[in-house]
Amino acid sequence: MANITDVAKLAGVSHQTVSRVLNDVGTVRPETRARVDAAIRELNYRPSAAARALVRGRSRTLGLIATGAPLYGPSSTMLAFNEAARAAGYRVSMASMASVDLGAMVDAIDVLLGQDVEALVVIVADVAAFDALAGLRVDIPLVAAESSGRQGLFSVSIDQYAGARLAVRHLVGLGHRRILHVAGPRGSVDAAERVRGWRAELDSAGLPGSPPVVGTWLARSGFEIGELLADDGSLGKEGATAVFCANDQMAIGLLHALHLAGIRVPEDVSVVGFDDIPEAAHFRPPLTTVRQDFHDLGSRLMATVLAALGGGVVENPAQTTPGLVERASTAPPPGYAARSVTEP
Amino acid sequence: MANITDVAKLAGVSHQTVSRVLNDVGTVRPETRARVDAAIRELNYRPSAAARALVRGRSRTLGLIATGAPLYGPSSTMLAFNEAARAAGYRVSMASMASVDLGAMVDAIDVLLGQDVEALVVIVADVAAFDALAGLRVDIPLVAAESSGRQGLFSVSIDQYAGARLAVRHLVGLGHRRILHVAGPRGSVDAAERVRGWRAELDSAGLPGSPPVVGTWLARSGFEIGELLADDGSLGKEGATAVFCANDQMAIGLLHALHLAGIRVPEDVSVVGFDDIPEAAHFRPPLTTVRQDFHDLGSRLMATVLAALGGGVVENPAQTTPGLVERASTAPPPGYAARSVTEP
DNA sequence: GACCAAAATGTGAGCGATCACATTTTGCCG
DNA sequence: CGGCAAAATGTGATCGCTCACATTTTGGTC
Repeated sequence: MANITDVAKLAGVSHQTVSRVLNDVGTVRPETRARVDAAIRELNYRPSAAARALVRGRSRTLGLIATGAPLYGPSSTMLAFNEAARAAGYRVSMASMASVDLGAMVDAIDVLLGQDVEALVVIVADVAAFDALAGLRVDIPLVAAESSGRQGLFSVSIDQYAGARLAVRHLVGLGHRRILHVAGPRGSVDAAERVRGWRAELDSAGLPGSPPVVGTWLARSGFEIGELLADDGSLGKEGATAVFCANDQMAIGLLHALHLAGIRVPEDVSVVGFDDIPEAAHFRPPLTTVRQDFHDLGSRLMATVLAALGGGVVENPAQTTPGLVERASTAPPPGYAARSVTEP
Repeated sequence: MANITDVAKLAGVSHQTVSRVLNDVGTVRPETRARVDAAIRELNYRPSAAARALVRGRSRTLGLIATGAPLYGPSSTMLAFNEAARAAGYRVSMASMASVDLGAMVDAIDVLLGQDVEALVVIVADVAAFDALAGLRVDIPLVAAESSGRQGLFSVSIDQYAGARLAVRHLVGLGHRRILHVAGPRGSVDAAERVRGWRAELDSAGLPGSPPVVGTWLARSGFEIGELLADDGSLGKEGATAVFCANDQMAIGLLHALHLAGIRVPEDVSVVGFDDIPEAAHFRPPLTTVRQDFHDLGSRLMATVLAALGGGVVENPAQTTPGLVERASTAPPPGYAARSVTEP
């Protein structure tokens, strides 16, 4: 590989002049610059990022921590963030892991930290991630896509709590009075926020709650929970008339189980999801859900990284509110329309 | 940030001894090692990756190029590859982009190349990626997840062609004689392979082909194509009795459209997907599809990178064959069972 | 206890860039 | 055409580490 001296020699200038051309600083006569450019092209020269990072003391690299299965939300956020980072002149070094246990997390963060990353970005907020980070002495900014408002952490989020309230309020507005929740896994900050929002909305409507059923985010788990609920009579007559699922994947699993159990959606039971994955509009029935703008989240993550790096004040938390998308999976509970007419 | 000299000073040894401890080479007395370790911990010292890369001449970093929407297959492969890379002691620098135009691709590759990556890994094989790479003088190994057998490129793949034949053979075996194909977008190497497999299987069964309908991989596009096909009479009586979709997402869109058009699946039309995303088992009806092991693909990508880097001979192409997963979306064509009984 | 190989540790150069500063050229003016 | 500031270019140190090699300790033997 050619280095800056080779280029300088070929162009008949000093290495410093080459550096000036590379970084576009100082004054270089046009014809000199042309000679240097030609030499660069001829040698297929690229400045060494390592040497630059060493002397500049900054790597222009960000560490991205992603956990769990390849779900739509995290993946979208990751891609959007990556693009935003590149646009801002930063590289992104990724550390993903299937499991979210503390050991794997510590390892992954260690690798990133050993890489001179200037900031760490956590995409899937899991308490294990924060535990791991708390155990390490990290002296670079930490930016997370989460909404619980932790200490010493820049966070950017879509308001999961508000989104959950929106979903439940929609069901309440339709007349549902017993609304179950299929939650995301323990440890997930977002899942916890959605549970909190569901509870809060039930409370404010004076409706009874019951413990959320915990799932894994995956369709299979929604299916199994659906079988269970249909089987033990929690749903349908005498049971709940609506289910708020913490994500769309679990909702499709639930829909499947309800169909097999002969429970009609939305006639017997209404179902609401969360995320609005691209497939949600094509579920049977099309799923009412809470839309999150993951692309925007990714961009805002990067903006926050820049602000944190710049040492500027970052308005925290920077949150946006998701919106409800009404589709065919929700309707008034059985017999409700009649009742609302007879007693206005 | 502390450097190696600070550690040496605190431990009362030379910087070289610290280096020996860090890299676990040479001989260091246990008590000396302990003093050094203590100093490292006290100063929260981490060796500078930049300095190491500079002096060693290798960055231990791989460049990952991912394009397009956050689909299940690419995301899974990416995560699996990332984990495998970290396990092998490599870091992964990611460059993703929403669009696959040549300009964006060239930019992205340029950024990675400027980062001393030791190899380039292309996850979503798109011709634009290869065009961009061809235009650049890249002198590091190039590993792609694709199966077309290009020159000067290490490739690892799941045999898309074989998978497509499997899907179509299944339909043919059920008795279908007119089988449409909803293909992935132009430019996608995998999509092209699936088209090729579909054609080949039709040919070998002596069945008539028709041009594939081109989609975008997304559910919405499957839905629109489904509306079109249902509307123009391509499906159902007098039309085709089966559709092979190039991925599961388009299949769910298609199922939705067929349902709205009053076409029953599998009674009137059979549908086969590709990928076996976790939701496919919970479509209505559950989708017959071709399962790909993306986790394995990711691991094999990394194995190939290591082989390429080691200069060793890499058996090329390293392919695995996907498997068919039969579910309720496929059945014999209308009236077929009767016919097969009357004329055995 | 002198000797000596093996073990342990130290010294200085150099990776490839940037930075701070020194030096040479250039162009303009009187 | 000499003088002189501005423009253009060059020189050497430095970032933090590893490498090659030099030097000092150590422990066992006669």
